[in-house]
Amino acid sequence: MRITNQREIILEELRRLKTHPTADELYEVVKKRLPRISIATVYRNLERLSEAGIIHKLEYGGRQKRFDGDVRPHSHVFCVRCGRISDVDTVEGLSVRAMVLDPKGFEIIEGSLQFEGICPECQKGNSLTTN
Amino acid sequence: MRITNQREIILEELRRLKTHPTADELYEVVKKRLPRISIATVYRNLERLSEAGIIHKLEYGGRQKRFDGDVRPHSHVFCVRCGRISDVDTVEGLSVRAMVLDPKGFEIIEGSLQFEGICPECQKGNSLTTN
DNA sequence: GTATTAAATAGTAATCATTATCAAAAAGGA
DNA sequence: TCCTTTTTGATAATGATTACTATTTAATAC
Ligand SMILES: [Mn+2]
Ligand SMILES: [Mn+2]
Ligand SMILES: [Zn+2]
Ligand SMILES: [Zn+2]
Repeated sequence: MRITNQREIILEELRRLKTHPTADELYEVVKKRLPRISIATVYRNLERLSEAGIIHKLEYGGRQKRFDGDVRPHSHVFCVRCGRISDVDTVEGLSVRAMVLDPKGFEIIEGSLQFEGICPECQKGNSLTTN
Repeated sequence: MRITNQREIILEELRRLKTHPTADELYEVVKKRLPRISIATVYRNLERLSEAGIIHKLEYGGRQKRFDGDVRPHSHVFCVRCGRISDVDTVEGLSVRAMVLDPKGFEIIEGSLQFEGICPECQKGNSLTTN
């Protein structure tokens, strides 16, 4: 995978943000540094980078995908009101894989804890988007 | 919520299927009993029923939503190749909620274990759909 | 049983996030 | 510099879901 200016800045900005942005949220941020970049380039690179395991694609909540520049194993909580995602600190050293009794023939690649809740913003009643 | 014929049969067929069908998969099944039903009715009722907590909406994998007539707490594994979802048996009596150290201000509604893997069909190389 | 009215349906159009396409530009050698 | 491959920007196409609306149905009152 070539190192293009666009790719580098997309990755840099994603890693800087701790918000798990959607493609278009990240596009708005990247556009400040690369005003001529195309939204398609953002989508394309997020896809390429996640295939390569350099970033993570988060597919909770059914509408827009979100992205995470932090690929270390960790858990997320998803806001059912607005779709925001936050990291959640969980007890150390738990093996989710080891909790499986019967994988029903699936070859399990990975396991994680997942949470749903209401984010601080939405608790205040600022449910701007409906996911 | 009124009990209409369509609503009743949609729920009945969803509960019968153990496959966590998509809206259109369920539509094909329901159509055998109600040949004049509209796909919009299936979508509408799946939405209503899941809002009411009578069924569960599963939003893994970023593409089509899947639905589960079994609302008892249990874990799922999602096939990264084809999108199929299966129940997974996990160790009894684990409180996922209790594993949270810092919810980062979120009011947590529920937690679950989630797995990704390759389903038996896709292991045989029959990856019909690409999720 | 018939009338009333609120809710649900069928059929279809609209939405919108994402993916595909393709000519032009850039990267990375030879 | 020249050549080949990859990437980009712009835009069209896709596809799952949601919105719309005239018509029908369910539930209730009479
Ligand atoms: Mn994260
Ligand atoms: Mn299930
Ligand atoms: Zn929120
Ligand atoms: Zn599969």
